[in-house]
Amino acid sequence: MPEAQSPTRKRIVDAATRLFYAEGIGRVSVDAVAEEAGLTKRTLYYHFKSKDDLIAAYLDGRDQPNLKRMAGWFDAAEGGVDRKVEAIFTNLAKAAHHPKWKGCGFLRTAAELASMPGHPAIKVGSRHKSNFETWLAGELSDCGVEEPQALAREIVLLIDGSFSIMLIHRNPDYVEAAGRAAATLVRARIAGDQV
Amino acid sequence: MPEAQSPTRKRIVDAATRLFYAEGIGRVSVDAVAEEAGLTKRTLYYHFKSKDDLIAAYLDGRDQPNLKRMAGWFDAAEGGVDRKVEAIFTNLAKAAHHPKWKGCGFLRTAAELASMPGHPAIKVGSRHKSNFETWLAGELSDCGVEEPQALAREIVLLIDGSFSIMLIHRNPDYVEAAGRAAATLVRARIAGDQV
DNA sequence: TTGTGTATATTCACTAGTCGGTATACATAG
DNA sequence: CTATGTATACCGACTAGTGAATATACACAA
Repeated sequence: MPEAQSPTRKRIVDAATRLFYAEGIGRVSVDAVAEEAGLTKRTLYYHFKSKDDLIAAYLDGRDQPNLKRMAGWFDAAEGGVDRKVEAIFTNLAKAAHHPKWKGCGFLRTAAELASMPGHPAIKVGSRHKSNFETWLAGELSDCGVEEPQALAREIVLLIDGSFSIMLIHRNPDYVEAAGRAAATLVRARIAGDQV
Repeated sequence: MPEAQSPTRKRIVDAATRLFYAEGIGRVSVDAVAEEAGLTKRTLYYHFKSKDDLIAAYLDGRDQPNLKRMAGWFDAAEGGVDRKVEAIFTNLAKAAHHPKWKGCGFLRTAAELASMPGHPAIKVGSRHKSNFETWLAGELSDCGVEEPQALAREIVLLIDGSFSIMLIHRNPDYVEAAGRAAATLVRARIAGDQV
């Protein structure tokens, strides 16, 4: 029974994170993860009962960092709530320029596992996306926006649309366009227009 | 040199389409495609020079059918252009209920190939998504919408966001929400509001 | 202090099977 | 007799996962 907080386990998850995000879960072997972590495959299987479990652990480790990153962008932005929402997209577009950027690990993993809807990693991804949506709705509510839940959901759709389209076109203009659309939707809820 | 219109080739692409869409390109072997097509792997490699080529052919074969399907939904919808746009989403939500529905093959393939941005299949996907965006912009323009290109792009983002989120949450409510957001964006361009 | 038992943690070597791709041969049709 | 298409059989590399042995650390008894 391995410890849940073992430093070895952390090394394995870190190695898996680097490789799975860079190459995709299907293109990375358990052998490759073990080598990247600097230990043998047998040790890896001592800490994780299967590759599927390792994949879930990889995503679980990305939940809070990703959330904090988005929240940081939102908090740091100047101006009204529409500008704060737009800031998420402009920062996303900036991040997408990095050569190591490969989209959203949660969405890519869900795409790879589309034929296994009950996979533990997809449940982790679902929880992460819900966490983000809930956090955003809370922020929007604090800013006095009407129907914050509905608006948060629409913004989430634009963010995840940006992630997906970027993998096809590799053109950050789409992320900027999504940011403008999001700002439009925010203003529609501030003005109290027709929904 | 195999013929481009060979019925054998078509049988192979049809088999690949069924398997690649159902399981994902990485989880389907060339052997499996050959068996599904009812011929040997050697014959498959007579018609396609590599698995990568076969993947590109699979997506290429989906370009026009997918386009026509979306256009059919748009054309058949009653009401103003906002209702026609929303109809794409409501039909999408309906389609997503089918047990064989596994999201957008183009996006899922791009996600699987995120580490190979120049892959021929991604180019095919990029062209398909551009074709759709161009068609939609034309329809919006015909309906007298302002800035049809910008609006088409925003709607594309919501559609692809719906595809992606559905693979995580398996909840069609997100598609309906995207449809309402799209209709809001359309009306903002009809009224001539702030962009 | 020394010896022994036990749980945790790690390694080497291996299995049984799959992967994309190919060498060779054999049809059949122009 | 050449071009097109198909089949059998095979290749070396890689796949997820495992069996058996062992290293390490700490508890407790003599």
